[in-house]
Amino acid sequence: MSQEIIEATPTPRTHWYPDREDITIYGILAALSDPTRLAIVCQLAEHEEKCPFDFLDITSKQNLTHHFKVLREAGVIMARYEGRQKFIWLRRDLIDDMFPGLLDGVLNAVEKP
Amino acid sequence: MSQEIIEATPTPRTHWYPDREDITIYGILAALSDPTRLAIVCQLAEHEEKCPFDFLDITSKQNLTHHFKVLREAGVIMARYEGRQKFIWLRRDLIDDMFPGLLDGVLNAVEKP
DNA sequence: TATATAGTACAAGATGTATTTTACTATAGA
DNA sequence: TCTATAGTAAAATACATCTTGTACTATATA
Repeated sequence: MSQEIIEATPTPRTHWYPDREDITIYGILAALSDPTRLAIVCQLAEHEEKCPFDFLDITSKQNLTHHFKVLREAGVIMARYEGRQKFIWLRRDLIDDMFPGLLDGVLNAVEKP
Repeated sequence: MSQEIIEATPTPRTHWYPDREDITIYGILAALSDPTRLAIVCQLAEHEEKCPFDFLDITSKQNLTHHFKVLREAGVIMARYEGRQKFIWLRRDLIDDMFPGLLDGVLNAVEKP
């Protein structure tokens, strides 16, 4: 029986996102309650899109991967890939639609440096 | 040597509260990110004062004690004792002063039943 | 004084989280 | 094709959290 040779094509990087009904205010508040993640969200609120690279002054890249996952699964951010880089942005429309005033309430309350 | 008889007087129930500089937005968001606690806070926002007894439909009294402790140590609530009962209220002034718009932002975003 | 009641304290168990370490994948460019 | 780079995956550690069970304290009232 001959062995089939398969040309290994790289799997595209994709992400899983929560269904709308699985996004809760509890999950969002929990996601925002960590200093590292709230810092990320504050920056995202001012910059449209950012790369993980931009946050390396905050923590390690492995830890960033973890925190991006928490934010993504809570419904707070989305991401896309472009070449080697990843671009992340806030799901402002969704959050404002589901929980009006929440994001602005939190962002305004954060002490500006 | 004669044994001294001491009349045991009950110790008054008191609570410890965080210093103002130890109250953080992270702690408050974490405190609000639990369904049981957010339900408690929503009720407190509408009722000036409430007793633990009023929340027994939500969870057990031991668990209430735990959640009140989390809320208190985060700077979200205060409590006083009157007879056998305890009265709890929201630290609205403090929170609004330290994190303007935060509490209203969260409370407005919560789905009303 | 005895009893019931509102609430507390503590420990156990199960689960979740933040971080680091190590090793890996996918892409770009020489 | 080789190498460097941006980011991922998984495991391990350490620690925090939510809940329940059991036993307790403080107060009110009969």
